[in-house]
Amino acid sequence: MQDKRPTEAEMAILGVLWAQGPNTVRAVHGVLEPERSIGYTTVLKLLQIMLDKGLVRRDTAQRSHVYEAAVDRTAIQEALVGDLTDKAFGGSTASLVMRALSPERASAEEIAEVRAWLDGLENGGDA
Amino acid sequence: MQDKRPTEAEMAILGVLWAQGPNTVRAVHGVLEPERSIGYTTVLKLLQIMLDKGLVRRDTAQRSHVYEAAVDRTAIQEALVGDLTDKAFGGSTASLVMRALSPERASAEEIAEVRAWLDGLENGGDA
DNA sequence: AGTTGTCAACGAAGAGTTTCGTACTTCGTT
DNA sequence: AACGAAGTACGAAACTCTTCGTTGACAACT
Repeated sequence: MQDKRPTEAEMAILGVLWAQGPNTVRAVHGVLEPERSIGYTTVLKLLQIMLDKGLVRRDTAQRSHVYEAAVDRTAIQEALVGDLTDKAFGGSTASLVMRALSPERASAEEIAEVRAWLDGLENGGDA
Repeated sequence: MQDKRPTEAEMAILGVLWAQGPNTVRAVHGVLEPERSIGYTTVLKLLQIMLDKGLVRRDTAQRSHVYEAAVDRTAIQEALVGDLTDKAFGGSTASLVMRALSPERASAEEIAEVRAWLDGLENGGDA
């Protein structure tokens, strides 16, 4: 099973799979190598470990196995944000958000985006 | 020097030092032990490592050394949030914030708090 | 002076992460 | 059939993080 909370390298791979959908090892490596200079077998090994942990699934029908993310992006993001909230912000989500949105870190556009989203929340009411 | 980004155990200790000010090893251990059941020498060792990394300072005038945080809480929080933004949200602060504030994670009070803070930002204008 | 308690220092073990090299397999080309 | 390219599997090394046991110093008390 998977205990949530992918490591840093695992997140990089999940990022590719979430963005591009199912991919072969070679394709994932192709995306990661330029920005991270990582070996092909390293990516392969990581994917095998992630398979073990249940973070990815794979289709071995072809010689080149095709991997796809087996965890929900939103769920992982929530777990990671929750973690950081507890570890560094005493459990206060509001503190974390204010720190994230401090004008040194966030652009005016991003702040406006959040603002608009909050307005939508109020009206829509959510599910 | 320090390369920013304390580990999990280090953050727990920094949390104590930030909240309570300078403290002896025994005092830090006293706070942490109940919630984390950690040995005294473990805390000591951690503090020594953190001293090496420049995360804390210490006063050795007395037999019981007194440690204090040597890094700014806000700066660390920003570094950690920035990290998570890059690793899990494709660099989009707005995405992170929306995930953090999703009504499943954040209370209505926290959302209201952020909203009020955003209103203040708009008027105050900031630097 | 001897005993007991408190403390810092050190070393080392165990777990988890990341990284590849090497070996073996499979397929297509010659 | 032999060769080379492309793949997977495996094992192990190097790191980091966390944890604690042990040792030796110092102090306080009797």
